[in-house]
Amino acid sequence: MHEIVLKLVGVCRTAKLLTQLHSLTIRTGLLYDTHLAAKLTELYVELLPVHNGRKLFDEIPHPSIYTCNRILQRFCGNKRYEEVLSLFSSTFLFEKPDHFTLLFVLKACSALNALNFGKTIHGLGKKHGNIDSNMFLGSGLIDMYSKCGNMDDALRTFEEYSKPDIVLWTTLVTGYEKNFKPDEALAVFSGMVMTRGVIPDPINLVTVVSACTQLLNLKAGKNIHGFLIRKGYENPLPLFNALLNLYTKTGSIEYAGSLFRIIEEKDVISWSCMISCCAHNGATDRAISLFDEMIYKGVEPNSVCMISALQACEASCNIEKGRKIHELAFQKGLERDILVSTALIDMYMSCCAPNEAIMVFDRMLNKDAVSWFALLCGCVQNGMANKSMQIFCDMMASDIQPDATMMVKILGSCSELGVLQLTCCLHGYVIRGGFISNLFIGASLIECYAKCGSLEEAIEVFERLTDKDVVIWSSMFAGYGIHGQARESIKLFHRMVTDSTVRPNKVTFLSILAACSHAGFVEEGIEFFNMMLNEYQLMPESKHYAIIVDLLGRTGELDKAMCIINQMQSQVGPHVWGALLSACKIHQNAEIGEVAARNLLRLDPDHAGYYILLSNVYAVDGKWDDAAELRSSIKEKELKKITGQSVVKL
DNA sequence: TTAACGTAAC
Repeated sequence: MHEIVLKLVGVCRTAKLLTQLHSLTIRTGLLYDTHLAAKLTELYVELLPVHNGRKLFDEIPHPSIYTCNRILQRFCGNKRYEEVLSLFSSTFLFEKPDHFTLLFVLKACSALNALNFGKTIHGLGKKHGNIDSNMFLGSGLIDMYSKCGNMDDALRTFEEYSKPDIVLWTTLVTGYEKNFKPDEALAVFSGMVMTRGVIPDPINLVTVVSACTQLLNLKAGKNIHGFLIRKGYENPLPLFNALLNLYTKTGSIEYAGSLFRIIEEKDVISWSCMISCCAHNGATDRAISLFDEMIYKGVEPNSVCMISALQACEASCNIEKGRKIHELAFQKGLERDILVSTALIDMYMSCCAPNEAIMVFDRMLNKDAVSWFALLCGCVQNGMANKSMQIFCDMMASDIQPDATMMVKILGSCSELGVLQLTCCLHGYVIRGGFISNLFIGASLIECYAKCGSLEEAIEVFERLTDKDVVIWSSMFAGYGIHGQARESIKLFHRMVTDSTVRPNKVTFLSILAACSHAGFVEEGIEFFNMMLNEYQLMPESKHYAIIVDLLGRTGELDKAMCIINQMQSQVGPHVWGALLSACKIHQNAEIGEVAARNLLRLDPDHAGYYILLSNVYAVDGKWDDAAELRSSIKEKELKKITGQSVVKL
């Protein structure tokens, strides 16, 4: 009977048969056989991951260490780490564990981040035997310390071994790499090769290449590439993939391409890396054709691969292909992956199809902060300020806490909407969320209040901020500028220069110049422009010139404005010519006006506003024929002037 | 019975 049951247990592969065998052993009293009970327990752990194999294990009268180890090993394999620790604690309280036992328990400690438990195991190992001679235990210990973020103890453990093997070295290098200490990882590796003369193997090099990738150290990676070619390792696919990843992250599309070509048996990771490399380095069409080629060759795409292909569609605004990949992801059941869905949202949003993005979002079963952020940013990007505000509220209602970046985005939408109450509300969130001293958010709040019409609130936010940086000061200058208070803006500028160590930058001067322009402070504006050039040695950009031209234009100094434009070292942008053209209209100078208009139309031939400005110049100068001709060419081109709008809710 | 490695979203 015993023999038969044991044989049946040996071939048992279903949970149903297992429970039948179990009751049989109970009825016949065979469960008291240690060997049989151990076999049954192992089967329980293997076949019924949710079943508590412990219960049966506890019924075994005298389990051997071997049986215990087998159970621990199976628990580890099923990621039931807490049960590993609990089984160990109850069984080995008085028993002496062997090296195998400790190894499985260490694995559980690593996974559970149980540093103190791990330290106890370390002590136990030392007490019970000579762990120094056991490399397996050594790598387990180093791995445990590394995964718990304790590299000091990892190194100390490593140093207890006088002749570490390649695995031990790799474990230490990996520890540094995984703890974001790539410099140390490379230092250990170099010590291993140069001082100790250990020859690296492909697995070791994978970690080293990962460290190079963290450092974006292309040169070291290329050396490893050369080394492995000289060595002629067999099938180092993971290493090839790691190198591909390095080339991808460093934007070395040429190296990636030539490596990719020589990989004989590419797996989905190799394809994903190459697709991602092309998608992020301007070769979007190639990325998409690589994806098609991969599908054609029968390689099963995973979510990572889908995401890379979707990014290629996003970068090239290829919505048609994006939709096809969406369909494929749906068929493969990959749309359920939160990362794929988020990539789909990004893709549709970048392709100006916010409604399709919203549909993807609505279908998502689980939404995390990133997916909400993608949706919110996309709506902002597509000019849907109202919708983005609604999304923000829905997100808060779903108990997702916004982070600082998200707050900056939503404040941007809010300032576009110009609704003061909303700004006050968001200000409340900023305070409750503990973001009040965040300078990025502070600058957004100042801008937001200023644009919503409440300069007082903007000033209050400004004054409360300690450690104001140049952005905060500049935001406040701009705030005054929006409200036409150039005098205050200038006063504040002098306060910044005298009371703080903050040095103005180009944006600072842009804000000040805009304030001067808005209030018609011609002399002061020109003074600041000169200060920027001479005192701070900042090279003005096209935007600064546009304001200066505008200011000179107001006083009718068109020749001087023209002269400044001719001396510009940076490229003359449309705003500069636009400012000149407006001035020409006011001062009825068709000659310079025409120069400005021709340049404008050269830069942006489809801008209806420029045609209208030019026709106005002709009209005030009495050149009615020219004006009429221009107006009809606008009609021919079917250009429409977009009417300017600005809203402030009171 | 036992140890080390690779890809993705903001």
